[in-house]
Amino acid sequence: MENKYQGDLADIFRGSSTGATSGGNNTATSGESSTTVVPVPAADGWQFPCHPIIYSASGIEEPSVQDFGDPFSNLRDPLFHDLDMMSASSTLFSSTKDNNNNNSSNDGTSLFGPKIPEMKRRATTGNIFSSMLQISPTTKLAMSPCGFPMSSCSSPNANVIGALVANDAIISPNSSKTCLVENSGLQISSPRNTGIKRRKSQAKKVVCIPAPAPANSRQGGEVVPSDLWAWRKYGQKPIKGSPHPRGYYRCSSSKGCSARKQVERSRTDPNMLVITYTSEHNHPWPTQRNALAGSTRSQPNNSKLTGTSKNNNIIPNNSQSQRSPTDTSFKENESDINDNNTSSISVAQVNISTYPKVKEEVAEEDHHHQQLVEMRDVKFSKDSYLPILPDSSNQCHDDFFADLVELEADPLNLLFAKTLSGDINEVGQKKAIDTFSLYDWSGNSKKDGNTSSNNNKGQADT
DNA sequence: CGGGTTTGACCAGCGC
DNA sequence: GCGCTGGTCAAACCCG
Repeated sequence: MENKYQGDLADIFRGSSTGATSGGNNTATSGESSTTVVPVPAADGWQFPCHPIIYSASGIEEPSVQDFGDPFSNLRDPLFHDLDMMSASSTLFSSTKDNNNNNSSNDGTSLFGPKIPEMKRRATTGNIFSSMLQISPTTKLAMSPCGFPMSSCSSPNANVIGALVANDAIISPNSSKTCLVENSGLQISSPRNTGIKRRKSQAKKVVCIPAPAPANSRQGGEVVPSDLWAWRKYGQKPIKGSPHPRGYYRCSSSKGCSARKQVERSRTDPNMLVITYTSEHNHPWPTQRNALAGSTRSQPNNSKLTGTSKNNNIIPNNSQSQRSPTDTSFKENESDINDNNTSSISVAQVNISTYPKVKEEVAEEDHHHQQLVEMRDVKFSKDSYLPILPDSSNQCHDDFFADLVELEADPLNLLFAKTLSGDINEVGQKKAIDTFSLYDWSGNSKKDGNTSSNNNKGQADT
């Protein structure tokens, strides 16, 4: 079966990219690089906003087998398509007038390069988005006025959202400005890899997301949002200059998989998690996370982790009535929702100023190619952050997801199938809810509904 | 028992 | 060349 989704955060962000924040987007692009801020709920309850959906300039992309090994592969085509959204509302485009752009009046600062006109050409919405950014591994950072490294801020007046730096990635949910940042010499470890020097150029993708409240995280660690891969923690180190240790994870879905990720809290904003993906998965998505090796460990202290456990799923208050009784993926979480209704964080309560920024950093051996990778056309309603799929999506995935139907036990498949094949208007919200449940913050790659055992394990040295 | 996490040690890249 | 730093290993331990 073909599948293009890698299941990592990037995919999730790609799929969820929208946002809707009514407020307009917050995307900054400079030349070949860009950063995008994705609106999400507040840190305490943030969940991956929606399902992984691949869009391309021509609509939804067909997954391809070869993409299994390239988590970033599907970041390319959607570039212009996705930029449509952000151009509509982004003030960053102001300098590049476009026919369709009618709300990009701002301070006149534009961070976008020559591609913007094309990007804006199809601007039709004012919603939000996520994006990936390919960043040069050697580009030096400059410090932005807000204290963050920035090399791409074309102007101090750049209308961006605030930034927060962790590893070179910048996002700032709270700041009023965001600065484009390029990576200052990515150093990716490829340990004991005879062919590739450690900390040398290697594909790297940095995802910044709101983190659960520090109080909810395990000591010295992070409450890592689970994605569709199974990750095994293999190390943790304190990082100089950061009060928060960095956790090292590798993919445990497949023995030979070299995919890794690093998770740490931002040193500048503990409410943000910086997840750095390196290497690639060399295998398809696990059909069942539950079946993943070692992914079933439960979290004994789940009940204590009000804000970060599985109950931390963001369920819009008004969404439950919209769920379908036949929605199995919902049912899996229904009890939790009921039991924790009062503690569930309503999207409406979410501080929409909290945005994750997603960057993709790709280091190339001989040249540094920076480009905005993509933004998604999935839109969130202003009030609920629930995805509103573009019309083109309504008709495209029956075939693609037909194969998934066979995997009945896979809630993910159910989720996707339901999400992309049905009447979005009618079930869009409940599907989004299911997705929230799927990307369990506390799961840390654990089985759905479970939370990381780290939460009840203290860390002696941190 | 098989999978996870924890944590000290080891190793290599990088800057001086 | 040396020291610092970051990334990984691997033994010990935990958990279901």
